[in-house]
Amino acid sequence: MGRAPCCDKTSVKRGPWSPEEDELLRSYVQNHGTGGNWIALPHKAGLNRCGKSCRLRWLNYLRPDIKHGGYTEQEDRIICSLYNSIGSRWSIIASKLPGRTDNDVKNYWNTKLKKKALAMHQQQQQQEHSYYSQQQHGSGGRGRRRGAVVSACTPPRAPQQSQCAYMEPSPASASSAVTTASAGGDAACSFGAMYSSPSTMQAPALARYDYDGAAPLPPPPQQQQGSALAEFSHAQVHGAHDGAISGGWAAGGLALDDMFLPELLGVGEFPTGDLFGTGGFAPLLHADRGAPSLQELSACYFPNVQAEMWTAADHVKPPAGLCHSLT
DNA sequence: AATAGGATCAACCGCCCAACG
DNA sequence: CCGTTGGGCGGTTGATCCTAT
Repeated sequence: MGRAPCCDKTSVKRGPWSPEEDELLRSYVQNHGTGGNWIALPHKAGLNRCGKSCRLRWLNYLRPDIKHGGYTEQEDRIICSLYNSIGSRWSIIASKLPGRTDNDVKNYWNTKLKKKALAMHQQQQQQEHSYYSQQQHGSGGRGRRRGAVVSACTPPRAPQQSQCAYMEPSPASASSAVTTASAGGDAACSFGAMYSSPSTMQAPALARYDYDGAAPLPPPPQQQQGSALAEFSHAQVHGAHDGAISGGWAAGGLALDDMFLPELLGVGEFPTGDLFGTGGFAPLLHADRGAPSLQELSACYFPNVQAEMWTAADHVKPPAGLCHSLT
């Protein structure tokens, strides 16, 4: 037996709201609040509408602080970065954008941003393909794929993983497991990476990891113009033995530029400003001691989830001063 | 001017989950 | 512990607008 519907759909009005209905709902909520009961609200407000419909109308349209359209570049970045990290959890994404609703963000992604991202992804793939095939021919073509681009979000290992979100959150983190950003996933990955930080907007590729341990290739010419940030070789990723921790960030390809995960996981925030500039990762990545491993970085930002991400033997403590300099 | 096809977005649907009795 | 209820969420639909032919 299914659930009883929240209201009798045959007797309530459906479809677009009239200005009169809007006014009734607006004035009632402003004067009385929702009373914590949307189901009873329409009757009290004199509306012949389903309670859920009233709630939706208020939240998505009538609320006083709602913004419609006119998305800024900054908002695009936030949406793409978060979609890249957590998938289509629009309510969470919208909560990071004041005045935006989940419905609005969802529509914006589905109708505009996804296409934009897809186009960028294809363009990026073309560039990568032409660059690396050139390199292979030039160097004798050892035939081993290497220098996978993190921002392309398709890891060379862990084929069983989803295309975009590779990380299982800790129980203390977001309410449910991070799910695949399937449709448009690659696009989101690409776009998320490309929009990862203000300093790299003109120069897409952020970091490359080299999983076969060979010396990484230099970045393509176009990328050299920008902040070529870090090249994580296999050796630097402790414990990333051929997908042994494929569910973890390193093998799975967590985008380092994800500036929102810490906050979502409730363990604080990344430093504000340019993550890859002087205030961000850059000094660490180029410090004398060598680049910190992903695991070391994670130990700073995700101390509580480390145990779940790596095997006990791999558990590392961050180098002295690293966490402090990050936070 | 008429029409078709695409784009946009408000609204609905159905499911999940927490609260409560 | 279990069933019921309402709130919240993401996916989908359909009406309307826009643009190209």
